[in-house]
Amino acid sequence: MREDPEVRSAPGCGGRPEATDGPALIVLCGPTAAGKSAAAVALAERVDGEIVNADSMATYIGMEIGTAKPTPAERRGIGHHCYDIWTVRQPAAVAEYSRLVRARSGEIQARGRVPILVGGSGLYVRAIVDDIAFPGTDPAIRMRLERDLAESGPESLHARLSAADPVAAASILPRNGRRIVRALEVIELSGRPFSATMPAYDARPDVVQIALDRPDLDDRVQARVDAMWRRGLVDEVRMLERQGLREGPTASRAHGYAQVLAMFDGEYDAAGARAATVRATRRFARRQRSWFRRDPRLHWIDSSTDPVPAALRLIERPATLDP
RNA sequence: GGGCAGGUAGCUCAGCUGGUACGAGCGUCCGCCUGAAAAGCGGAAGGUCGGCGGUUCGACCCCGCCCCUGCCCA
Repeated sequence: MREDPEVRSAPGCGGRPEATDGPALIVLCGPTAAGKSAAAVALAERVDGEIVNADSMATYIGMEIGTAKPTPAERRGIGHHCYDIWTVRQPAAVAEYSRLVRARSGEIQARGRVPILVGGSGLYVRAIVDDIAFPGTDPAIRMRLERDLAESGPESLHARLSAADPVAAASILPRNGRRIVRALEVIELSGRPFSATMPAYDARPDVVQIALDRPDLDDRVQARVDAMWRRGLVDEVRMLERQGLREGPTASRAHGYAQVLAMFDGEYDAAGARAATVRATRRFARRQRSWFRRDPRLHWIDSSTDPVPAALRLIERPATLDP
């Protein structure tokens, strides 16, 4: 579990003596449509920060409208990093993401600025804030296991897992094919049990983690999806389809994109696709909440009103006296 | 005014030729989560089966009246 301190220090404490006593990393997370991106830019302007993406889908080149990726105008000249790192055909990979973000955060810190990690992908945030060593992956093994899964079903693979690694099998439900495959892959790859579990929520004095949420989120989701359609989401999907969106295992499942593709296939009419997108997004927001709620280190701010003042108070808290 | 179809979970609908609603999908709520995480998975709550009366040991399912919705005829 212990990692080499070098790794740990990457996002946390790069080259910032305590002359300024601000945090080495600020996290801005929370459910979708809570207003993270705008707040992040405003915050960056106040604390001399640069923004680092923690949204798994905004990592895709060309997925602009449907991911609500900040436009050049919205970025207001603030540095935005790690946004367009994969093509839609490529699967996303937390481990690679983590390496990239850690490197980029270090650079930002070396420039004397604060990286502000912004996004709603819980695992991605944790991959940066905490030490998580992701075991490797192997496309060939993965493909074979996927085939086995398709042919014999999750229960059968789960039985195999029980034999190879009873502990892992006990913590993975028999019908969760995805996780069973991954466990078997890691075991085969490493020759050791897949004992991976999420790390504890260890204190990070050098990191301030803020979560934004607001009570009218469902309405905002509806409004946001409507706006996306008005701005041309359908055309964006059509264009990405030509670039191989359908072959991308990750990107093709993004909210909005998946539903528009289904519409192209005749499964929905326009209204149906839009309604389905709203449903999927709301459901997602709830899963995000339940993920982030567990982390006791987060400071929650209601973003129905400007969250920046409260955020600044949290960030400047160590400097008790001077305004 | 007459005829037909229908009124069952928040929504859309199954179901029972009378014996405790197996209900399903969607929605809602709660939870899990180590290389696809906007993914993947688990659990829960919700119904006086339109109303009233009748037949019956017993009715959501039979009979009568009424109300509501849609369609058709006038």
